[in-house]
Amino acid sequence: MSDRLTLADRSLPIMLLRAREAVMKRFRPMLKAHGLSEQQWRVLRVLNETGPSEPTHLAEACVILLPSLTRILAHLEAASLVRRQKHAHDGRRQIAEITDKGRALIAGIAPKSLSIYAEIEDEFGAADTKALMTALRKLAEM
Amino acid sequence: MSDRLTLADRSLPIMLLRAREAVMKRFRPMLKAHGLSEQQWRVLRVLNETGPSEPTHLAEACVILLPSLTRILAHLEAASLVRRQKHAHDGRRQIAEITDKGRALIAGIAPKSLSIYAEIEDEFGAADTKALMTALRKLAEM
DNA sequence: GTAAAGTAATTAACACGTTAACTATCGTCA
DNA sequence: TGACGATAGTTAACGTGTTAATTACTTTAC
Repeated sequence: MSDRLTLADRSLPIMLLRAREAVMKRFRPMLKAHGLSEQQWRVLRVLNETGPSEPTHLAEACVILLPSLTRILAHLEAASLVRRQKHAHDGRRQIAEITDKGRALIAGIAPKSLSIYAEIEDEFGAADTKALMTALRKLAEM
Repeated sequence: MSDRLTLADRSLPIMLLRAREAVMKRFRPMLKAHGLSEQQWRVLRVLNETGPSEPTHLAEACVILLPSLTRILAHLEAASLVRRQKHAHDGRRQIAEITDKGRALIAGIAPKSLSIYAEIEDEFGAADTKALMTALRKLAEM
């Protein structure tokens, strides 16, 4: 029975990837219109929501490896969307913070972003979406 | 209530990413031991299972964009794991095929791969895994 | 039968993913 | 206090993701 399915249909990692693609496909046009990569968008949203953060924390929150985040923050800083300063009491650390320009950008995108997300939740079903999120959280914490 | 969760915990794309990371974390050591990237592994498995395929079909099956696949196939061919030949009746197309060496590599990895997958399915629960896969298929087809 | 539109694959350019090595700073403990 | 190990972040090297442009070939329509 499971033999009637292709490899992709039986593989959890591939299905997670495929599902993610289906979701992101809807957000990409919006991001492209604002010149943001998917990762830059994640970083800005987290900074906007949780306030000034250290890169290590940010990397964990955004599911981005630290070497990638180093480059992403450099790009965001060059675009004046993010500002970085050294930690007061620990010279190894730094603190990244969203700028007003960054905040304005996120604020401009937010309505469209929310409506796309609502559309997905509506099509997929509110209860099913909630159940899926719960399952994903459980899987992620294994 | 949803306000008590971080952005990552509310975002479907991020949770899909995080869940995928949790799963792949278990496969990575095995892949690294055999010198394969995650993507190369996907391509080899699909070729091994479905037989000779055209890149366009392969790209769809592996959830890899065609430009990436072009490079991946070049690497696999250089490692003698894959062989390519031109399509008989259409000069634009080509057909990629796994070699005996490629088959042997996949065969050597398969037992470990299956046991890792079984371990995940066992921890997560067989019924929950099945339900999750069904939800992911539905989401991917939206 | 040829020009135009379409299709399969590649190339190019830049951003990110991944691992390892490296730098700078901090904490600890003898 | 000063060598040692740990930690935060960066750099390096290479592979992949993503979009656009390009090449080679086929099909369609006139």
